[in-house]
Amino acid sequence: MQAIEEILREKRIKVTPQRMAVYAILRETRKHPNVEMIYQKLKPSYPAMSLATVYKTVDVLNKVGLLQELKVGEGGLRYDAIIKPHPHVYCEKCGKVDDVEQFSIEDFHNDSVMQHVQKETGYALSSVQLYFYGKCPNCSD
Amino acid sequence: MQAIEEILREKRIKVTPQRMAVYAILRETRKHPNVEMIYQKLKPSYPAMSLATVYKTVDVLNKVGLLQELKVGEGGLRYDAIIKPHPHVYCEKCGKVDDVEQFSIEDFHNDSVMQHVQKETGYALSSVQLYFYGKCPNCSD
DNA sequence: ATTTCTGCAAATGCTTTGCATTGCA
DNA sequence: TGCAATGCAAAGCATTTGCAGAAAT
Repeated sequence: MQAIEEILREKRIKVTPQRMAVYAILRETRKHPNVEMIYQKLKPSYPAMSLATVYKTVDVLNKVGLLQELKVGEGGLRYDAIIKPHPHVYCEKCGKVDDVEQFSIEDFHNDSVMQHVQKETGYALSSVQLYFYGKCPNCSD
Repeated sequence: MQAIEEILREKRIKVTPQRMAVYAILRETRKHPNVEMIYQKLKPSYPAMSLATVYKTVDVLNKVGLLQELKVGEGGLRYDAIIKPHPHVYCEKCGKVDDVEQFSIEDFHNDSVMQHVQKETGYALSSVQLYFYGKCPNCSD
């Protein structure tokens, strides 16, 4: 796997401590944080970092393909450094977002379903997102 | 099928012209409009209707189960009066949202997948959303 | 007659923007 | 050194809220 620095340099995007820090956080967690959560986690080690920079950074990393945006839950987009397509579950009570690992969305991303949908709709498809909604174990009483 | 009036009355929610109008628009279209689009479509016949009322109305109708919210695209949530679970395609260029009718998300909503995910994650699941992203026929050149 | 809803305007809150300064390359 | 990125504060917008008047039950 290619190092993040190389990927950025290839695209003529500067490697900064802030960008590395945001990416590092997303690599370490499975919590799918939103911008605010990333910002809070960054604060202790980067007291000067601004929220605007986090917004700009996730945007850059997303466009470069180093992470994916999840349109799930309240409180803005959630971010995931695992870019391989996979389903997510959202807890409607506590707001937690978890991965669904067992069955891969590759089952959709593959020929059968994608081509099927592509043929039906006429769309040139590029990606899929599968979201499950419910209550997590802690919130189900 | 139960009339919308009955459903609202059952829940002690008042039947108003505004609510009927918003619901009627969503029944007539397959465009999955957002609040602003609904508002614009309503304006000619209801010049006094306020945007805030549209926001409140879709919220009520959604909670009562008369429509579903789609978290797709820019420009806020999109609304669909067809509440049977089915996948959607989003055009990343023009913002259009279409239904995917051929294969039903029922394929997921059914025992096999839902129970599978439920067992894996421990979540008590209530719904699913499947979104495809790409370019619509008009935007694919 | 009550109670809820509507419409307006103000308030909120998330996200973006502009720009001077800083810091990669 | 030159160009891009950061940080701050201000601006922008979509959404929500509060409340007086209107409408539904």
